[in-house]
Amino acid sequence: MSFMIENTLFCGQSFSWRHNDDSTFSAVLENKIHTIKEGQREFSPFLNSYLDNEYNYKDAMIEMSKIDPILKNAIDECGEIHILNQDLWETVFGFILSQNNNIKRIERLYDRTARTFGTKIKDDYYSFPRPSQLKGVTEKDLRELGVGFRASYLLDAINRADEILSIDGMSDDKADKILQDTRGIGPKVSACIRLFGLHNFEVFPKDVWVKKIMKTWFPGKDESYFAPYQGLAQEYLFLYARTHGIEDE
DNA sequence: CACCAGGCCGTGC
DNA sequence: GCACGGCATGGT
Repeated sequence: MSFMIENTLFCGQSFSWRHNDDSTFSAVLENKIHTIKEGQREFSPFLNSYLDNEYNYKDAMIEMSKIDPILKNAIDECGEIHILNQDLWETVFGFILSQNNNIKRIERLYDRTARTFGTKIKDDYYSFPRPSQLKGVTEKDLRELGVGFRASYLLDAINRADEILSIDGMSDDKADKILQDTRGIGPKVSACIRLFGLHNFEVFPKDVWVKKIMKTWFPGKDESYFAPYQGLAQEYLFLYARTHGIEDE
């Protein structure tokens, strides 16, 4: 089973990628435009690291398939999906935007943030702004992007950016505490940041979908059932449920 | 018109 | 500690 790039880039862990007309995918990462397509095997050193190609996902899929038959179904259907190595700051901002929101609108707000405060790379490709580029931004500026009540949360994250970015390398507990000290970051957003921004694989974000999944498909169980692959399991179940529905068997 | 979206905050008990 | 309503915006 080969690496499924589209499933990996568009399963809700990243808001940076767009579909192009020629069925390739593009994103601005580290001030450069990156374009890849399904089936591609050779990548730049940066993308190899970003796509987490060194980790043995095939073994993880085999081990996870032994844990539970429903999880095995999800893996068989979704194929090999990776947990990206994303920039921590971009993950923080993206998942603050995510609360009580839908993925289409999160992507649009994320893109609008880059166009408004980021650096133009070429044509309509903009890098996502670093915290230093957001210094001096007001709550009103943020509201004009359309982020709504999340504006004050984003402002707090911008003001605390140095401390937030210092969580890289800390224990998961300490990272969680510092993150949840930020306004607008609760248990779920913190979990997403630790899984997708810090690559802590044993974190299991519980959004409305995953809560429903656990209740209907895994009654009486919690995330420890999927150990030590909680994070990956969560991605599979999330993607599977969203493409497939939850109510059917 | 309602209700929902990768939730969190403040209040009240 | 848990339950509840409010919150900006856009889609169905």
